[in-house]
Amino acid sequence: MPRHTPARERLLKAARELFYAEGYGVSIDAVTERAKVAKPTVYAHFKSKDDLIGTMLTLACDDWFTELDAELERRDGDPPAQLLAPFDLLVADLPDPAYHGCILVNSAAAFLSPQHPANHALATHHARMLALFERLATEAGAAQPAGLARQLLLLYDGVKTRGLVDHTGAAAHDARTAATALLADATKRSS
Amino acid sequence: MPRHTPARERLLKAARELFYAEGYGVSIDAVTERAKVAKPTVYAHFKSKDDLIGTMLTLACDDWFTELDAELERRDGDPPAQLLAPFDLLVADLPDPAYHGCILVNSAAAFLSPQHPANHALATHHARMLALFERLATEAGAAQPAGLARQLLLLYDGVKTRGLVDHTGAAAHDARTAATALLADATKRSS
DNA sequence: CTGAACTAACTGACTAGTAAGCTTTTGGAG
DNA sequence: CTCCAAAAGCTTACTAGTCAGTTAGTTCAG
Repeated sequence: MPRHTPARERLLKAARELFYAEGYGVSIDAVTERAKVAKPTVYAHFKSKDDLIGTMLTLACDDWFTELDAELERRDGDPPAQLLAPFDLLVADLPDPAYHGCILVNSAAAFLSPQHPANHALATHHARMLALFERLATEAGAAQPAGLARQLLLLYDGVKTRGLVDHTGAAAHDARTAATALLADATKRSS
Repeated sequence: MPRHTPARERLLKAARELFYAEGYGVSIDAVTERAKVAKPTVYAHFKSKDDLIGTMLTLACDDWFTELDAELERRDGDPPAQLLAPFDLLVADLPDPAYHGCILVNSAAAFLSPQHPANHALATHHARMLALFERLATEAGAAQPAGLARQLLLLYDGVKTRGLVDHTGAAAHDARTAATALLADATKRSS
């Protein structure tokens, strides 16, 4: 099973675009057509459709953290601003009319079986976001960084759900406001 | 198209149970088998599978508000406690191992086309929850009830997403804690 | 007798995944 | 620079199953 080839990259890109835009009912044939790849090539690179989806989701998660890390770098030395970085990225994403929620959340909602790779991908994403929020909350001086992190994760997920039906981008602003208030509350009680 | 018959009720109940437990890939044949209803009867009552799903989602939303209204009644005269009622209901629901998120959110994530009834159902649910939160926030003395309502809605949606992968029920407690903090913050600035 | 539901079979389209054989690309050895 | 073999990908066709939705004729109760 080849690991890094142009066809594989094109498949993952097409899968991500199609599944994100039209949902997980999209057929493998549609993906191969978009990727300009022959169908047997799919099964030379991936064990199954679910395997392709799982791999694609892992990459999508990695891409998000690459983007987020770059933003954190820009706010180096300012932990409170860093805590808001994920919400600022969402503020930028949501107004796009092509925004259809989070590809990771949508996949977990579409594949309810706990064994499906989509559930593992979302659980991993949550764990990584929680760890990041907790580290930044500690650096920002929160009294209970773990608790604040879990609250921020709720806002983070909530934005993506409301982004499914509310295309004004207002949800991301609301989350930013709420995150600011929760952080202020957590640091106030800390001093 | 008959409107209220036993077969119709059984179909809606079976559809709700199956689509919630196994996702929207479940076939009409599986639904008819569970409902003990013949397949042509489905199309005597509903225009299509999507129509059945849309009708079922509307009923699910109504059922939630029936349950919620009863809880609000029990807390009559205590607006701050009433604001927390939705979160308390979620606290009770999430630890169930059969909890697989919110049937409305899951449907909207599975059917991304804006024309699909699932999107309309979720938008309606959000509008109703927002209106309720705003009324209770006003009665609880929040400075900006509309803003607080939108923040609480984010927590409400966030819980359901985290409930997809985290089966401990902790998410609902976190949301309750965050909602309490946001409410305190909003009423403090009001006085 | 009317309407609701039933049985059973069917259409037509779509689906994931596989098989067999041919063509292109690529990278190292002479 | 050239040649060659292996890897990667292609085309075409196929299996075997599933699915939404329909048709026609039957049963049964009020």
